[in-house]
Formats: sequence, C-alpha cells, structure tokens
Amino acid sequence: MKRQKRTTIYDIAQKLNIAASSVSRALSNSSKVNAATRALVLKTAAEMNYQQNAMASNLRKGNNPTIGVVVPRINQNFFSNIIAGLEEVTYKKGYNLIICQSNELHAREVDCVNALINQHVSCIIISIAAETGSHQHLQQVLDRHIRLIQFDRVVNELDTFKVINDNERASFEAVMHLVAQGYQRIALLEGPQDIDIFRQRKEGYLTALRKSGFPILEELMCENAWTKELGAKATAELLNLPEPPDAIFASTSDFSALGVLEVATDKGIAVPESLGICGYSNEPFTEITSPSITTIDQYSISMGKTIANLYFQEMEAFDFGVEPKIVSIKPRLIVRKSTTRLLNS
Amino acid sequence: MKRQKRTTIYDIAQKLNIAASSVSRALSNSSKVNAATRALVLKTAAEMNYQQNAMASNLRKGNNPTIGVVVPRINQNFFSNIIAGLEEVTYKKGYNLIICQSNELHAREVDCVNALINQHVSCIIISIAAETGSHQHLQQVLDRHIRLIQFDRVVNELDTFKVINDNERASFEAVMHLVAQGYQRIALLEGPQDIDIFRQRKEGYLTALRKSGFPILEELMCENAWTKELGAKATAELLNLPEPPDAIFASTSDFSALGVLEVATDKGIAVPESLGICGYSNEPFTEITSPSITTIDQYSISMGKTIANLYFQEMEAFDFGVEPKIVSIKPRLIVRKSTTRLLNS
DNA sequence: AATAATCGGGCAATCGATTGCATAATAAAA
DNA sequence: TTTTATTATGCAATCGATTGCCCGATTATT
Repeated sequence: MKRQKRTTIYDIAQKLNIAASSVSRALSNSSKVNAATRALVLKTAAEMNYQQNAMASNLRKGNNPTIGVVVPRINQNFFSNIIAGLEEVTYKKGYNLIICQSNELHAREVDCVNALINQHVSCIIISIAAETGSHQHLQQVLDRHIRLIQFDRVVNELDTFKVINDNERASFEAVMHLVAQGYQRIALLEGPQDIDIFRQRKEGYLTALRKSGFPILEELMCENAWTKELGAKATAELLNLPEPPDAIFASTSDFSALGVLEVATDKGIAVPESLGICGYSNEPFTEITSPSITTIDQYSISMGKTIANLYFQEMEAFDFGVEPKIVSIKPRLIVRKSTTRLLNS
Repeated sequence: MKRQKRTTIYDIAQKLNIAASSVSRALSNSSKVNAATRALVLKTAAEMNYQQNAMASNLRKGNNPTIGVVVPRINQNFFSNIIAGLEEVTYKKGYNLIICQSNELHAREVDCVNALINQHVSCIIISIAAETGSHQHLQQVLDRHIRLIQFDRVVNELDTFKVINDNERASFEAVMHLVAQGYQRIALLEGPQDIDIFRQRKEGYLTALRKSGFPILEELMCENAWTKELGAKATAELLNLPEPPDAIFASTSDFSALGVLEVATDKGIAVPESLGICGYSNEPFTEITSPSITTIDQYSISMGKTIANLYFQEMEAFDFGVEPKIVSIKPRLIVRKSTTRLLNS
C-alpha cells in the first residue's frame, strides 16, 4: 500500500486543460475567473477529492492563520477554560490554535515560544511559567514582529498587549467582605511574590487591612502556600499561634483553601463561625464542599474570548506600532457559606 | 514601523558568500559540510537571529510534524487531561499539537477535521461528538492516508487504531462492588445509547445483575441522565417509586452522581446507609463531597500518553496498511464513602 | 606519478499555491 | 468598422528550505 500523492491544483488544471493559476483563482473565489470555469473547477475539485495544502498556501501568502498558546498547565481549570474561550472565537475566524504547556518551567517555555516562532504563527498568547527567568524569548517574539498577548501572569516590563484580572481589587473586596463579617484577625496565604498576580493580591489584602484600621501582622502572612498540602501545613501553623487568626484568605488558589478547610474540619474548628475561609479561582469543587467555599471567579472562559477578540479587533489588521492595550477584568467575589456568619450580607 | 523580513538561509549565504544549500546543510547537521563552515554558519545564524521557516521546510519535506486533536470540549477534565498527556509526549518528539473542539456538534467536528487535513497533519486524534452523523469525514482522513487514532468515544465500524477504556468491565466491577456492599435494588443512570461507551457501561451493569441473580428492572434504568440536573431529576423520580432503589450507579458522569447526592441530602436520605451512590470519571470533586463519592478513574493523563506513544511507536515510521491496534485500558474503581457501608471491604 | 576515492560545496529543481504582468478574446464605444 | 474597455486566461516568478546531481580540489592507493 503505497502512499499516493494528494491531488493538487496542477492535477485539476491538467484534467481540465487549463492553467493552475485559473484553478487557484476559481478556488479562492477571485473575480478574475469566469463563472462557468469556476463551477467546473469546483465540481472537479470535489470529484478529485482535492484539499488545499495549507503549508504551501501559507508559505506563499507569507502568513499563517494560526495562534500559538503557551500556558503553564493545560489541564488546569483556569487555563483549559481560557483555551476553550479562545478556541470558540478563533474557530469562527478560521484560525488554528497550537497549544503548548510550559509545565511551569522556564526552559520549556522558551522552547515552546521558539517552536511557535518557527511556525510563523500570527500571534502568541502566553501566561508565563512560575519558574522565573529572562524575558528574552518574549522580546524575540516582539523583535520578529509577531504579535504577543500576555494574560493573567504577565511580565510588566514588556510593552505588550495584556489581559489581566484586577487581582488587587478582587483581593481587596474579599478581605473587606471578611471584615464586614466581623472577622478580626485575617491571615493571608501568599503565592510566590515574584509573580505579579500574587503580589497584587497581597497588596489588596494590605490595603483592605489598612482601610479597616487593622494592624498588619507578619505572623499572619504565610509565604508560598500554593497547593492544598502547603495550605494545610500553613494552616496548622497558623492555628497553633498564641493568637490564631479567625479567618484565612487563601489568595493562591482554591486548592489551598481546601487544605485550610480540611485542617479546620480535622481540628473541629467551626467554619464559618470560628474560622472564615476564602479561596481564589472559583474551582468547580468550591461549590460542593461543606461548607461551600467563598471564592473569586475570574470569568475564565469569557477572558479567553476577550483575548481572542483583542487580537482580531486591535491587532490582526493593523500594522505594528499600535499602542498596546491593557485590558483589566474585574473578577467577582462569590460569597458562600465558608465566610457567611452574619445574616445581613 | 514597517514589517521587516525575517532572515532566511539566503541572507546567511549571501553574508558568508556561500551557497544557500550549504547553509541548509550546516543547519541540519549534514555530514556534507565542513566543520569549520558549519561553525561559521551557526555563529552567523545566531547573530542574524535566524529562525527556520517551518512552513517552507515542511512543504519541501512533505511532512508536517504536527498532530491534530479533536475533542468534544477542551475544558472538560477528562479531555484536558488527555491533551496534557498527549502534549507531554509530543513535546519531547518535537511535534506540535493543534487543538480543536467540536462542542459535541457533528458539523463542527467535520469542519475541524477538514481544517486538519488542510494542514497536512501527520495524525488526527479524535473522540467523536455526541451528536451523531456520518463517519464520512473520518473515512476521508483514512483515504488521504493520514493516520487516525480514535479514543474513548469511537466509531467501531471504522478500522482504525483505537484507545479505549474497558467501560463494560469497569461498570461491571462497580456494580459488583455495590452488590458486595449488600445493595439490592441498583438503579442505573444511562447516557445516550447510540454512543458506544454508554452502551458498554449499561452492558456491564446488566451482566453484573445477571451474575448476581438480580432481576433486571426497566423502571430502575433511566435514559439520558447525563448532567447534574438530569441526574437530580432522574433521582427524584426513582426515589418516588413504590419500591425505590437502594443504590444508584450514575454511569454517565460524576456530575450526574453529584445530582443524585444532592437530592438524597435534600430528602434526608442517608448515604451510604440507605442509598449507595457511584459515579464515573473520578472528577476531582468526588473526593471532596461529603460523603466522598465512589467512582471510576480513567487514567486520563496516562491515556493521553498512551495514545501519543501509540503513534510514535506503531505508526510514525511505518507504512500504511499496518494492522490497526486496539488498546483497551482497564479503569480503576475507586471506592469511597458513598458506597461503603460494610467494614469488611 | 598516475589513478581512484573522498570531501566540500555549488547549481538548480522541487514542494504547492499565489499573484503581477502580459495577452488573447470578447464586448462596448465611437 | 475601427478603436477602446473589459474580461478571462496563461506564463512565470515567488515564498524558504531541501536535496539529487555534478564538479573541482584534496587525499589516499597502487
């Protein structure tokens, strides 16, 4: 069983005894071809099972209607929703999506970006890995005049389009909500502070405390409590303090909040009565735990759509040198049982 | 700011006053080029910021190291895990992944497949949409000698590589487990029976009942209880029967099982004492509900890896006409609290 | 010293589609 | 009927990299 060649426009041209250029024009609906000829070509193409070779076409046209996406992990709720949202829009525009995951590794991220540059994609959409490194690879993208959109975890120094959540604001509101619920000693589980979003979330926390006239206590802020396990560990330590907190804001993730909840449940601490818990991300499970967990929804699917639309509306048709726009999406606080101990809210 | 041309091998050739072919050979590590020349080319290429144009290279070489993936929904735990697993392997091989989602729509699936054919991908990996239609688009893939791997939801009639879960076996074991726990009237929430996997799960259920000497009762089998809402609705009806079931196997999904659990909780029915609940898929949340839900893990990430490895080991290098292999993965029953009422298990 | 083998490198065709330019055929205008 | 527009089509270059083939120069073999 030998691999037989696919039919090309030359095959069609030969069969119809016309020039390949006419076939090309007929297939691309050019006005420079007679209606009858076009019909004939279309019919023959269908009969011969013709399918365009996108590689040849794109090479000649010098553009590749493909968008590359680099995310830390594909199978993480937030990112898979982003991708789903992107796909929804790009599909309609006839664009393809090439997906890569950095696995939070800088070296791998660089690899992925280079592969996408090779592919001559029209745009690269990226949320950077936790492992930090230089931004040289992203600068390369800009140098090559490939459009670049950063989202969520962004490198601020780079002058690119950005779509971000207003983490500070969301975080601020979450803490203000805790305050309104009468919590007095509010602890913070932080993410790596070299990543922007985590710094912003901390900032929101601090602002809310200041605004509420609460002291800022170092012992209530735990670094690097990212995962469920680390969240649990930090919680155990917090609850062992002479003056333990009466609320914990797991600003890193809902997984971390889940760790908090499990430790509290184990220790027989009543949630929300004796301990308020707030997470971040609105993972599906937060609705299901008992009590359900207050959290922050990032509108991930719609954020994906926003990113894609940004490309099509602001970048695709325009030349370079357009002033990069920064779109900030305000996340929404979802109040659930884990922080509701007053009725008036 | 004009878009300047990217550097090509011709630019390098010109600068070094050698032929483009030599540059190409140097870059591809061909033995037909002097070590000194190669070093010079490599150095110059780096200086000039050269990046290969994959479109041109692939066109010439007549192959595109890219794999297309079509799934019903990207942001569904099972599928995003599959994709993550695929990516893990393909990345190491230097392959790209183009991802499309059919949104469970047949027409859209056809569209996606055609786009992938245009791209001349090396392989298409697909799990078909719920909305049924002809398989003509998949036949087209085979006709064009593009490798095709179906997974999870497969069209049996097509003679292709397949990677599936042994749904019948898993379902059988789940029901046998319920029997062992002393449940007597076991209900089934079914998925659309025109999809293979759901038919197989029902088959496993029936076999287990027969083997256990239980009657098969039509009133305990609910069609199309796919989502949480439908699962809840079916449960409400089941529990209103003169002789309600004492266990419900939500063979469609964990979401459906969640619906069951919520209804049971609302009605004050004790789980697992008065009602056993078993789901399917091992969604992360099943571990977190109270009680935690017994379910079936499909090893989705490793399944993704398996699929990719299948391509690289059995298909990439080989000519067509290789006998398609069917890989069946045995899912694992995860027993949790929602079905554990005896200690001896 | 003469011949063969090896090496390094250049030329030009090729992958398949697109497109500017030229030209033939037809229609419209004078 | 002659001239001018218009339309349809063909020719050939092009996108950027790869590769078969050829050839000159160097090295190895007798």
